[in-house]
Amino acid sequence: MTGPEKTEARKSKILEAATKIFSEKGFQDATISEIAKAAGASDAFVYEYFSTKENLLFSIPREHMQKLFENIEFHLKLIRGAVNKLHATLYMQLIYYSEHPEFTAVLLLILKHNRKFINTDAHKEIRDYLKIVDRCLKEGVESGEIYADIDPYYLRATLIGSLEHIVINWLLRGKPENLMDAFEPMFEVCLKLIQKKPETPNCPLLSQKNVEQEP
Amino acid sequence: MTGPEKTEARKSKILEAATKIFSEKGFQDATISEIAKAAGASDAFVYEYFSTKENLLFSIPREHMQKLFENIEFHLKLIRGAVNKLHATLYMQLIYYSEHPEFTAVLLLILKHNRKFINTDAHKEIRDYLKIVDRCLKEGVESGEIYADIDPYYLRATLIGSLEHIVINWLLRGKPENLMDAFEPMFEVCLKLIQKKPETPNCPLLSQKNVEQEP
DNA sequence: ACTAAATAATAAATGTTATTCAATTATTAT
DNA sequence: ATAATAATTGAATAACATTTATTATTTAGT
Repeated sequence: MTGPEKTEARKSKILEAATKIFSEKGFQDATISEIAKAAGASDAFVYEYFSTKENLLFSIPREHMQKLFENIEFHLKLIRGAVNKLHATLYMQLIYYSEHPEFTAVLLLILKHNRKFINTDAHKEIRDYLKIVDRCLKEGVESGEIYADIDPYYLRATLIGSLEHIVINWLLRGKPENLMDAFEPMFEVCLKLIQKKPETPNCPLLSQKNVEQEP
Repeated sequence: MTGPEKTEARKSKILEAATKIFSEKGFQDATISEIAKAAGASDAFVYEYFSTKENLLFSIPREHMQKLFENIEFHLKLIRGAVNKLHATLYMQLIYYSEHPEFTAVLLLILKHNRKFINTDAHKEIRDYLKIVDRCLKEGVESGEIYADIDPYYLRATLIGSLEHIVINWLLRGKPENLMDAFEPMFEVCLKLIQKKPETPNCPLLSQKNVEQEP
């Protein structure tokens, strides 16, 4: 392994060690010494690549999100229908989470609620992912597959909010069962929410708001 | 103000200062000195009431959650119908969040994703609140108001997940609009999700699963 | 192959901040 | 008023992120 390659490998190794230790102990209780040791480097060497402990934390998602993003974009080209695309997108997201639980813990338990991180370049990849969901919803509304009478912002909030809530609970409970078991029931709930019933001319209640709610 | 009263008042003052400063800077960047100064006390005095900085953080929600819990329990006695009760419960939660944005930031941005906090006594009050939601859902399923064919866990995950997602986004975007503006559209989405359509004997599609999804 | 420059790597030094402790002031009870 | 107790704090300690100065290693020119 030559110079720059070795360097890249070492950098990756630090990022991996950081992911593992941050996910286990949280940002607070993880120390640079511990991470450096796990990566086989000295404390000071960590600072060659990452200006601060926080910058090290913020550097974790980039590569993951890019990989997930590209993977989803590739598969979506092969899928017809907005609801099917949405299904595939959320499924791939959940698969990725379930296969990378340490990264997921860092992302959902530490980063996603961090104001500083949100205003970082590194957060761009996460917004790119959300744009895919928005695109699917838009396509579905235009094609008539998905309800048009709800602000798409609330649709997306419900989809992403439910999914992340379930993943976060899974993480906090110590990942007892296979995360993928939750996917179909959850997506079924979401379908109820977003998907128009097929046209039924003799049954007008189906295609309009029809439920009165006493005040 | 006599001894023990003064003490309680000072303790509250520290908690308030901590809430404010934690919500502004995050746990990381807030210092005990800063909190002590804001509360008009010395650094060492903070440790009279709170054993560690983390314990101070964990002590913030108790009183808030108790107040919210009692308030909801009181009002629910006056309301008939599971969906109405759910509406009122989520509404009161959102009102509380919107009226106590600093506490809400501490709760939703710092505490809710903290493994140590989850295993703390202080977290009990939060579980009590969730039990109210569960009770409403159960009542609704039993009375036929709410779909019985979905695991209630996913219903609750969707309700709470959506609501918190919206509140977290509101916090992270700097609380630009009135949070309550989001409530009715959000609850409408949730109703689509949970509420059975009224019985329509001549329209069997309404009361059963009827949507085929191509594979 | 040899050396100068550049780069990689680290040990030790520094500064900040949570936490503890010993000392001081205020309050209460007798 | 005085002893006893509680409240309060300034100063000491320790852990840890970050910097600096120094040493080892690689690279490129001859």
